[in-house]
Amino acid sequence: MASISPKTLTGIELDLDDAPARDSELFLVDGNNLAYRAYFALPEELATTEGFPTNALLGFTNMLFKLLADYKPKGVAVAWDTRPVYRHAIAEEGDVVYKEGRRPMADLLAEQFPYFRPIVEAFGYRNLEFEGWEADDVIATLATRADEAGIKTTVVSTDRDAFQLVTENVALMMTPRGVSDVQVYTPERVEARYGIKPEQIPDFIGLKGDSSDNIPGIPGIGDKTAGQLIAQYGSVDEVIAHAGELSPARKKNVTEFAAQARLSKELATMRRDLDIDCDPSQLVLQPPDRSELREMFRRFEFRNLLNRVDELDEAVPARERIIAGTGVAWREGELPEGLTGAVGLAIADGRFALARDDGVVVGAWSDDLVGRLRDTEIAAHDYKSLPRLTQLPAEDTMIAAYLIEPGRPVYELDDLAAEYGVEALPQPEVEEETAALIRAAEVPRRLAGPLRARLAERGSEELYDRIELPLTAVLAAMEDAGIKIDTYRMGEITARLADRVEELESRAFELAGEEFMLASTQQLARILFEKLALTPGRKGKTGYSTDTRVLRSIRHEHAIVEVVEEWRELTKLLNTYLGPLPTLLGEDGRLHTHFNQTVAATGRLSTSNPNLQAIPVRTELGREIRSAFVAEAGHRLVSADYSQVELRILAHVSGEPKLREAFARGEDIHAATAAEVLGKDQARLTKDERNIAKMVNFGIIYGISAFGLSENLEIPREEAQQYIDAYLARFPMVQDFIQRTIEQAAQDGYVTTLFGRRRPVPEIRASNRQTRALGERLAVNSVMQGTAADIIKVAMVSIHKRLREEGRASRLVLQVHDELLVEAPDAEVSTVKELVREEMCAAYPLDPPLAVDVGAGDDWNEAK
DNA sequence: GTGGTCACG
DNA sequence: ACGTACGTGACCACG
Repeated sequence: MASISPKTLTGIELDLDDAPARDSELFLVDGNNLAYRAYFALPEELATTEGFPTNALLGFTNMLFKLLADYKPKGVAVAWDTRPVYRHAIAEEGDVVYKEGRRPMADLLAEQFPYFRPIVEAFGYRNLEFEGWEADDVIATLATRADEAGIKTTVVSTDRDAFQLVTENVALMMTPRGVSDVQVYTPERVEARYGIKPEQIPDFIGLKGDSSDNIPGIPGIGDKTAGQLIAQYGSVDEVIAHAGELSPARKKNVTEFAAQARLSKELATMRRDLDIDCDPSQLVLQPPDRSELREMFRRFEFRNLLNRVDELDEAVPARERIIAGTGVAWREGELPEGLTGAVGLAIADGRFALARDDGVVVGAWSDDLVGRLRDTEIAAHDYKSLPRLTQLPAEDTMIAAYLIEPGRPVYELDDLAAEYGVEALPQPEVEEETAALIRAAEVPRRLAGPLRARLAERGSEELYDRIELPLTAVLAAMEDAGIKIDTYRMGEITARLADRVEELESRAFELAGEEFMLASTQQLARILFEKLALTPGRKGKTGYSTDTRVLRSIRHEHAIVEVVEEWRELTKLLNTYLGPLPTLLGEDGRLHTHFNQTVAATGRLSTSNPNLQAIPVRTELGREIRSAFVAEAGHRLVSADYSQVELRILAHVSGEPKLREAFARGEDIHAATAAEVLGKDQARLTKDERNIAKMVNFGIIYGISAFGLSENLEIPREEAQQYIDAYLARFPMVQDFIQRTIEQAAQDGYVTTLFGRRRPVPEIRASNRQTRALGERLAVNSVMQGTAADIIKVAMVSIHKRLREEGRASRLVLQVHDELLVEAPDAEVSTVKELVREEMCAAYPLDPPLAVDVGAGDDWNEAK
């Protein structure tokens, strides 16, 4: 539905602000039109955690919300077509042509269609349906009646027919881009844009036609000519009558297609006289109970809207909200002695709030109160952020919410409370800080049950109770332990690198013939590809890429390239690690990284401030930095890492015997893969051949694509495809597994790990091919990456437990996805090495079995 | 705030 | 005719 740019007609930008809509008492919305508009304006991946698509519902709801919040009308009515929603499929067959319908309704929209009307009702708006009539005719009739009754009205539609409804009393609101910004037309604005009056719109369309409505018009007459002709002669009939005054070619067309033009005008004329029983002045909003709307927003996970429901009260005051159990009784007091049973707990700014059935107690917190909580089951939001307690959390609503919806950016307690309808308002009211503390204790107490119920429904309750909750305490202990840094060694390296970086900078400026910002990719690209005319590689959004691969490929062309490469490596290490690390040390001289348990959608942990999971290891210099991570005097670091854990998981879940046997024989898996695929003896493989197999193996884990493999191996895509085909032919059960996983994910909208961790993959149902392909890769990868994450978490919990039970001083200090680092007193090193290996291998009875490499040393580098 | 780059698995 | 390997966090320049 290409709209005409105002510029092309008038040469000036029309101001189509929404002021004319502001005094409207009534809004008449074309429901089908808005639903379609919303569907095509928003990405199809928008879906609930259950995988139910919501893009059209969200766009539609946003518009309805905006109408009420921004314009505060007395009434809103949404008109619907009464033909079956699948009529578009019929239209394809050709004998009947309906509005809008050129293709069948997309499946994802059809799924959402039953919910538009209930949403309208939840707002307190009216749905209008009159058997046998389409929405636009209903709207035309009601707009006409409203006009006659002097009711200020705004029609909401993107259908250009609707321009003819515009009068002094009736404005037209259009949504040219998506559904967010609006343009509002008055008679003057219609005239300014088209040069004609609203009532001449049918004549205008009669001449020019409207392809989106299957109205033919007259060939060769477009927007501009139609506007001029109607402005000059007034109507289709008058244009035909004066055809003789037109240019010969135009005259011929107008004469020849006169009948078609008259018919087109009729098609474009809305029916304004339907015999329907509806008085616009009766379409008044009733003061609604907003709980229905909240329920709807929760159901479709419209979090932003949910948080903004109160804004609607400014337009139409809601009936007083009486939600059972909302008010929370509370008092100031001491932390009770001899506490037992379940409590909600929050601690902040030196104060605690403790929530029980009989209300909340707020008081001053000090660490010596820990003992009083000893026998209680604690429900908290982000237990790890509390001062250290002695027991495991019984409930952690942040973790539970993460397991239900792992893709979410943050897990704000207030958001969850609103979504699950367990909002807690302290009675009587208090200042916000205290109220927040009370909510932070009471909401987890109330929220834990519903969250747990959902986890149980999904088969994720064991994951929660047996792995994630105990892990919370393990991670807390690891954060407290921290890792020792050899600051002298760090300082040495820093000084050396800083000198070298200065040298490299001068050298680079010399070779470039000018000074520039080496860190600016734009400036560097200008120097390399314009000034020095080196061979440019790939292009990004802002210009030529200067990444590692591009630099490597032009290394031989100019001496400056190697200088830049070394400068990049050094400044990266300097800026990211060597510089900031000393400032991040705790009072104990150790580095206490933060372990994030609710960030990675696959179930992995992440670390931050600093990100110890990205400490260098692949270059000599990186390993040097790693060697500054040391054990306390009299201790050693024990490093244990899973060997090829993701490929072993692949072998297990696919059941592929060739992979399982290769692992069982203890073979080098990349070499074994190469030998199998190439039909060669392992001993006779070249390095390249093994490397190709290694990259193919990575590719399988990532959800392989010929393009990705070809990029990585820097080979043609056809060749990459051949490797993939050969691999899948040799490992047919892997191929089956990939296919099964994708089909299951498309059906369910999510994938599940061996331990019941669920990841929604709404992308897999997108109609966009690229998005869908991404969904397929996510589905396959998440099974393996997620299961690997589950396994090492199990191992962490059991290692921590055993170290405690056996009374050892050794402690876990770091996790790096497939590696664990333990700091052990010298006397415990050999025992702990075996203990760690045992627990890591026993975490899950995989077939092939899990394998672990263990080492010990004075520093991290040596331990590996 | 975004994109480019690069550290890790 | 397109643009893609999976998952993170951190830094820098730039608008």
